[in-house]
Amino acid sequence: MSARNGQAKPGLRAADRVYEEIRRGILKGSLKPGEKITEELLAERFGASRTPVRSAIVRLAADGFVDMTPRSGTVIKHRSQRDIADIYEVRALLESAAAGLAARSRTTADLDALKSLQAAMEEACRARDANECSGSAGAAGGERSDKETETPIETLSRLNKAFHHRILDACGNAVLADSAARLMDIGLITNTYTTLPRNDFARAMSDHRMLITAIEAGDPRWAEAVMRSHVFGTRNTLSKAGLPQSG
Amino acid sequence: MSARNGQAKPGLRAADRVYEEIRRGILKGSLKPGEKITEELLAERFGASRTPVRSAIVRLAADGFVDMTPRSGTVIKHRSQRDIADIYEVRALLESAAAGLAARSRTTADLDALKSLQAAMEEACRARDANECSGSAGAAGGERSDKETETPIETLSRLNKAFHHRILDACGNAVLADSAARLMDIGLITNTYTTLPRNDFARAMSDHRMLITAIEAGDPRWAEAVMRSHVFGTRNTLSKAGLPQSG
DNA sequence: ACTTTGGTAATTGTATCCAATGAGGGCGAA
DNA sequence: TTCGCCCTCATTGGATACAATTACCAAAGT
Repeated sequence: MSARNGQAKPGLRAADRVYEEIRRGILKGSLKPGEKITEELLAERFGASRTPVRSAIVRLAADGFVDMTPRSGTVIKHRSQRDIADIYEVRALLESAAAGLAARSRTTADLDALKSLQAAMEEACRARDANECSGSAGAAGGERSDKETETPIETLSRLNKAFHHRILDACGNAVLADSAARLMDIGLITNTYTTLPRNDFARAMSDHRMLITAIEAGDPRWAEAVMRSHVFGTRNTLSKAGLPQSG
Repeated sequence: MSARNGQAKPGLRAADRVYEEIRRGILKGSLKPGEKITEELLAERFGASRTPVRSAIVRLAADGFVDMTPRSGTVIKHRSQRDIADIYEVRALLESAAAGLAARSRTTADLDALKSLQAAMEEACRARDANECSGSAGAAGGERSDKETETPIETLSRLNKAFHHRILDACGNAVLADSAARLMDIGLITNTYTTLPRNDFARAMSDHRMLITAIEAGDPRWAEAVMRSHVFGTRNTLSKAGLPQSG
């Protein structure tokens, strides 16, 4: 364990790095709900000692990603179908309010950013549709080494997250933005979008375009309604697709 | 998520004890916003080593009570007037939704608990009014040793928190309840209620009674409206009273 | 065959030691 | 006198050693 990963980024704490790694593992699905994680194993895997690993786990527990039982151990938190439904209910509440506020106080910078993100997402959608027939590997070479090349789906997920975050930031209420952001991350744990049919993406893109229009028009009620519809639509899409957990 | 409602378990860990102590210190005001806390000092004060103190601080940072800057130190988080206003905005949103849901799915146990809490609060209000003329000490003996005897104001604050928590629990959406609970705790950092005039307490009591009536009647719209009015009214009361921080 | 009990092993929680880094003060030069 | 640089030091971050507790397994008795 004294083998310090020489390439640890300077200025960054090991605890932060470990936190991000575990978090991404949970979001990506490589750490599955119910799975038990032991500190020593993680420490060995990440080339650190147990101390930063413990710190990371405490933070993850506070963020609601894992369950820490006092002297028994830590497991990846299991979310029931009911929990997921509840999360989307609250997301609809918070994000629709944020969209309404954003429609009131939007700037041209906000709109430019949203349009740019939306354009990138539509491009990623097209790339995804193109790859749909030719298999799941990346377009160029299909290299799937550890040196993470992003799949179109991953790009889409990242841009979608950025899009929603941008609206939250534009709403002007940091507390509202933070509460909703927390739920977005938690809700995305089980969602890989991988198996969703093309229609669902098309609907989401349509929602996004209308959202931009409503915000640009400065119409809070409209923006609220579109966002609420969008969030519930997403919930329905994912529940149709069948979440990979028992519930 | 992680906002544990009260302490479910005795928690034999030193880290838990330290966490609760610091948390109470912040809520109580003995640790003031902007104040720097050092691990060694806290460790000495609580009779533990730095390790559990560090763990507690990490949790507090994740909960939004302190700001941890990488190699500089930890300070009690400072909340601006704007932050407080934002918090109440989101509380109004979430708690009114919870009240509406609670009106739909209330049980007799919920109603009994609410009525009981409300009765206790009215009693505490009377006790507070009685003490108002005779000084600030407790009614019996006026012992103010370290063995915390609760003042009527503290009783009121605790019962009020329990009242709101009971409605959140009754709403049936654990995610909604948790999101709102987190904001309740954070918002209470600066609020000691100590200086509020009798009228404001009377208004709050009136709100609570009407809330119970609306929930008992099973009228979601009414319950929502009352709760929204109650939260905004509280915000206004506290902003009138003048929060003790610069803003 | 099932249950209960005791022991062992594994894992968590805490303490202490060492390294690294940012902060503040002192000294020197303009 | 004031600005700037360097040095020391206080404090955080990480590693490791140690203690305590729990979970699992096996063996024996009913």
